Amino acid sequence: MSSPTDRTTTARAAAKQASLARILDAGAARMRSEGLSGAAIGPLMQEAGLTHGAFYAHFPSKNELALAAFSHGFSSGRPRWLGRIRDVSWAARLKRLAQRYLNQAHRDNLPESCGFAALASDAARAGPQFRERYEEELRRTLEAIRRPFADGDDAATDDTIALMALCVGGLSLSRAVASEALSMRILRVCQTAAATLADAADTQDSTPGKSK
Amino acid sequence: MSSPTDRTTTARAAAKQASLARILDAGAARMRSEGLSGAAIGPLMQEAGLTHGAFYAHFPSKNELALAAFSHGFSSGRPRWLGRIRDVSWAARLKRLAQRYLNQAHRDNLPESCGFAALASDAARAGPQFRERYEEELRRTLEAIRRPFADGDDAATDDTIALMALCVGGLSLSRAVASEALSMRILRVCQTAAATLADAADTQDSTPGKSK
DNA sequence: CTACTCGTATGACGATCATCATGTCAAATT
DNA sequence: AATTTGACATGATGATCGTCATACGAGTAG
Repeated sequence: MSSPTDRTTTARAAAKQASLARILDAGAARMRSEGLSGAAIGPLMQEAGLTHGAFYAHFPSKNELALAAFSHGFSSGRPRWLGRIRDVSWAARLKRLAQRYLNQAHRDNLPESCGFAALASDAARAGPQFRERYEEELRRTLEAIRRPFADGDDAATDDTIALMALCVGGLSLSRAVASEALSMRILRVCQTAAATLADAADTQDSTPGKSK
Repeated sequence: MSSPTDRTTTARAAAKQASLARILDAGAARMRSEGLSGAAIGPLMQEAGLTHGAFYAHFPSKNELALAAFSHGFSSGRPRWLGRIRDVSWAARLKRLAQRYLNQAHRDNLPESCGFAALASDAARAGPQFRERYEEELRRTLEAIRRPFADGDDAATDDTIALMALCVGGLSLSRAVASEALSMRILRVCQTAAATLADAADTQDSTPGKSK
């Protein structure tokens, strides 16, 4: 380590960073579509344009990749999901997020979909390290949804938790089912339920100042 | 193949049936706690008191076991979950089911827990065969919840779908998270949300109107 | 120009897996 | 009593996996 500042200036460091980015992209996508242990290092590195041996120049173990790729998926996906805030009320924001989440396009795009839903069962079976990372990203998402509308409001956080549970469960069920008809029905019904929860949250909110 | 009727009367057939039952029990439990492909045949058969080779006297492949064990888990678990009907109203029934589902005991008992939640991510990645089985069991559960209260009612089925999505999502999130505090909060919040949905369903069933 | 650094490629290791061929022995049939 | 059946055990096969030792080669520093 000659100088810590030129890490991004040298050609070699830039090449390694590009490789790392490809590994993270491939890892995040494959783990969401094939599971934490279902995504193997060999095919993953091949997708990244490298061979399996090069993996250990970037991560000491597969578990470390799982942690990094999971967070990487949210770092790149969260801004796309939340978008710029232009909703007029708290209830409207919750409804809009449910619409963005519970639809056919998101359901069918497993590699780029929400990691909370795609890796929920895997996280339940994973070690405490991964679950801590899962919780960290979940808390960040809850904050990102709630903060612009109700900073530090516990009731609004509860609203968001319920909405996310409904969305994660609805998306998971719609994916687990075989027939297109039932799958679409699940998505539609959960959207309606999300609207019901959002309206109920609006009337119950102890701090109604920010909404409307 | 002398007589097809005495298959259950002979000592050998009874022994095989007992072995099959142990394999199904072990398979259903291990697949819920370790995943569809995470549960290996070797350890599974050892838990059933047999060796790995004996497996193929009962199932032609591991996939066939997955189908049978998944259904087996519901055949033995559904009566325990639904219990005898003694609720006075549709909303009360939905709330009671949410209470039975969204609690610490169910969360921590992964091997005997609800297969919909434990295998949701796995089903999304599985082939159409397993997803068809998943859908079949889901439809049976929806029917078993709804039928005693609203036979053939589409609105009641929608209520049940939304409740199950909320329950599956809430339980999955509570398992995927590291800290006990957040996990319990998720369960509590989702119980409250389930009650909100149940009340909204009650007012919607008898009197049309409100929001959609 | 020389020596060193280090990301990557190659190949191998042991472990684990699903699957199957073969042997064995008790129960069932004749 | 003799024969057949079939559930189960044993062991092997080939595939796949994570991990690592080693070697190469381009970039960097002196």
